[in-house]
Amino acid sequence: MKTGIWWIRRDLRLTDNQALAEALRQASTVIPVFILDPKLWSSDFVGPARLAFLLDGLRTLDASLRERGSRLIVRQGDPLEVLTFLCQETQAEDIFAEEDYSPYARQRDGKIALTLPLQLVPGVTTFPPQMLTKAKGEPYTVFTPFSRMWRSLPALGLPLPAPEHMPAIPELKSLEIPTQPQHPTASPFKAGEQEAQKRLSNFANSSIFDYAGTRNRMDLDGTSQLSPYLRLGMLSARQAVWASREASEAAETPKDREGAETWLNELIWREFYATILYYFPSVRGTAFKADLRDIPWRNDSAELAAWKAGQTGYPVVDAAMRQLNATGWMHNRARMITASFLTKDLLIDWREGEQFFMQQLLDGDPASNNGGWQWTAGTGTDAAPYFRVFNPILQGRKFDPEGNYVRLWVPELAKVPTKFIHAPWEMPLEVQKQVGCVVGQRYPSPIVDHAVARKRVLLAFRGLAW
DNA sequence: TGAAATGTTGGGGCG
DNA sequence: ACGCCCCAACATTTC
Repeated sequence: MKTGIWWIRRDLRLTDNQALAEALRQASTVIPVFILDPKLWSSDFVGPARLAFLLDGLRTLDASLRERGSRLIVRQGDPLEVLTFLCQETQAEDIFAEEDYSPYARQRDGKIALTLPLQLVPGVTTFPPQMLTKAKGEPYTVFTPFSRMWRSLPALGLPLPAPEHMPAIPELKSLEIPTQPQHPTASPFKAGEQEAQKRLSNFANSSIFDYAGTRNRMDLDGTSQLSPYLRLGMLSARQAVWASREASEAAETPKDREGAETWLNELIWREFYATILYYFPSVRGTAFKADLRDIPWRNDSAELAAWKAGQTGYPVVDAAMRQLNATGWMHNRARMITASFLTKDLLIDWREGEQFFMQQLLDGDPASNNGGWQWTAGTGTDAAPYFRVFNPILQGRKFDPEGNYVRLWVPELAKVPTKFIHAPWEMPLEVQKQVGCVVGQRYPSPIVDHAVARKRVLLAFRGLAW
């Protein structure tokens, strides 16, 4: 009669949970434990939105466990201390957890494994980073060959079903899951595994087939919006990959198939960045490209504040930042546009953007977020070249053609004619008055002139890059 | 998963 | 009819 601890970190689910399955295989009593680690959940990289999403997720998980005869034990503190105490308290002989590859997690788990019986099981990614290398164990640093290798790997195992029953657990103290003050705007993301599964099957049965054509349209719901669930493991990477495979097989037209394959490609980007962070943990603080470590950032604090608040005077940028602040999520195309604007137009260090996104995003993941920021800044692996500067006006016209995305998130521009929606300062003054939006009063004038800013950033990068 | 600058081509207006 | 110019449309180069 062995007792084991199922230590839950970013795997808030009962389906396809390899750590839970391993615990149930080896132990007759399995105690589900979540530890609120202040180093993670009270840090500068987490804001109230993701914390609230986590706490809601814990509540949902606890409810699912109770339906199966168990419950969730929540404790707070340093994981090593908490687990040491718990092992003594419960006589647990093993701790089972899903391996997390972020630098902090690896250091934490390494230390714990020195004194406690910690068994790590894969699951954050479909394949562990050690499998995702070149023949000689060298990591890939370019996406395309990485994805080719990824697609050539042996078939993934099938996702595991949730256990029908969980063993009862002994009387144990558990922290009452704190209630976060309500997030300012009702977040469209309901926490929990059930919601994630519902969204996944909806997506994989219909809009995945239009994904290739609509995924960049900020005014449409063309993306899966599953990232928050993947972030906390309310959905496993393997479940997502299987859904894309099944959709690809069910595809009736080349277009449908392309949609499913394009979405799978995005999942492979996630694995790529997880692997990059595993092999190059220094990217969390430093440019991957050594020759781009001395960019003369301007770091103007007023401009940074305007960017954060969605008050730059560029409608697409402002819509995106306000969407982020209100919902904890931002459309992927908008992430690229806002990141390009911060790093290129404002010449503000990508680390400022990385940190703000980590604070605000429900899906804020150290690997993907860092990868995305370094990609845009041009400092990362397989990154966009430094001279690739997004034009926020053209991007708006292309990917929000009617301006509906702007109108939704920047209501003061709601009545601006489509012709001017992405460059409202070009409206004749009479029109500005007519639509109740005088630029410089109700809505800010652009804080930089894009054409001027573009020349400035090219000058700043020149000489640094090759 | 860019955009601007520069180059080329060809149709049409016009003397 | 012919040559010249203009410029839109597209292609290529450059950042």
